[in-house]
Amino acid sequence: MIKFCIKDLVKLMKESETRLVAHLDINSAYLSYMSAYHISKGATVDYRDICSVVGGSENSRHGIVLAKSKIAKNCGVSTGETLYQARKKCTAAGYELLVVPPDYSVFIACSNQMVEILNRFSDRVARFSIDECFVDFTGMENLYPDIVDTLYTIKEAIKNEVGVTCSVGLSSNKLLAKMASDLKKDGVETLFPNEIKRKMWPLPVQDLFMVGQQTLKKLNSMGIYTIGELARYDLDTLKYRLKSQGELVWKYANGIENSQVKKSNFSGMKGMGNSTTINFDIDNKEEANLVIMSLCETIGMRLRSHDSQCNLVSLYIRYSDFRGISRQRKFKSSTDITSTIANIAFELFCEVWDGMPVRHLGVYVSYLSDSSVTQITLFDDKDIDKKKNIDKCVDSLRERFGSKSVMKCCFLNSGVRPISGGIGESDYPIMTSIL
DNA sequence: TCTGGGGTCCTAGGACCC
DNA sequence: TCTGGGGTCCTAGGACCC
Repeated sequence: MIKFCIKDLVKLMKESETRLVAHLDINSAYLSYMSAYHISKGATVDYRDICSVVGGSENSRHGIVLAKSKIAKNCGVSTGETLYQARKKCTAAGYELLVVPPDYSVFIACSNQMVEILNRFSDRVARFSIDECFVDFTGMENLYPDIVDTLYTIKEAIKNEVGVTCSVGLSSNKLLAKMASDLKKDGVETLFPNEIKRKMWPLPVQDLFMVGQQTLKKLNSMGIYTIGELARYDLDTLKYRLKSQGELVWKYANGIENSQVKKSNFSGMKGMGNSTTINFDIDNKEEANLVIMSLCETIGMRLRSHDSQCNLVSLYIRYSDFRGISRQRKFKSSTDITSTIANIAFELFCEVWDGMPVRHLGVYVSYLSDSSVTQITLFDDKDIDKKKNIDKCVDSLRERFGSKSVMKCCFLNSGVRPISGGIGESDYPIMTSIL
């Protein structure tokens, strides 16, 4: 068994040594994006230089920290905590906290700009999230004899054109490149296999990609505190205690990972969802139905814009006490009809709702397939073509006159937005935890 | 004045069939 | 009537990422 693992390891390392992959990560992305944007509009203060965070509106119950400045970080502010807590920490440290509201269209525009710049240097660019990209430079040694120098050039271009700084990592696979970019803020750092022992193994194990809170607890209970300790731990024991996650993090700790830098596109998508924290707690089915419909409007439009249909609808409810439950339903024939998806989601709601106040609702569709082929079953309703035509008509009106041009009349004076969520951008970056 | 939103994958248990 | 095991599909929930 051990023999096999070492053999495997050596083989994988040899394979990976021939590749050259960079990872770019925008420094405090949301804050940098908003700052660059406001400066371009004439603002005189740079949010990055003061005690500030990007965060949602507390009145509409979206009050958490999405990104923080260096000073805010030094006050102890962390991403994901409430603005209330963040403000308290900053006040205690003698600062007044500035809260900048997020603008997702700005984030998307900046992210697209970064991808455009990278495309000038390589034809293999993969957006990993709204602020991270992988670039494959394998086989381009003649074009870029000094790759580190090239990466500094790219950094400079991003700074000049987007107005933000980034950290860059370089290695022979995506995992190591990503770990490398974490090593030096606003710099270019390498982490090749022969540097793992020196640069990565001394780091705390929670710094490893895919080691979250739960995994950290288990690893700590086994006496593992650094990435090096994990790398040298017995694989069979890890597999037994942490199942597949154990094998994954052990491989990562040893720098083993060999996925390709692929352009993320819609065809690879497994599902899509839309969820919202409602401004008020919902205590009746009628209002729940409105929110579900507004969520499904976006999902339906996204499905149709990608000529896709779904075969499973799931509904997620978060109660005001933060309990979460979900129900899902698979059906015989796939659909992209907004009202059909919304009806199923509402049925699920009625089946599972226990009458307690609801804070958050989410709808997620999956088992996606190409909508050019539709399987009709005996039990399909007769109005299928009519419904498809209505959706088509509404889509084209919204495309021409804006998303607010057409809405269902039940939303009038309801206090619920007729379309909820979604960025309305066809090139929406796909975010995932999978390399 | 408490705690966002959008993804992917894994696991365990139950139903059902042979 | 009772018992067993294997395979597949479905479902709910959990873990991770940004």
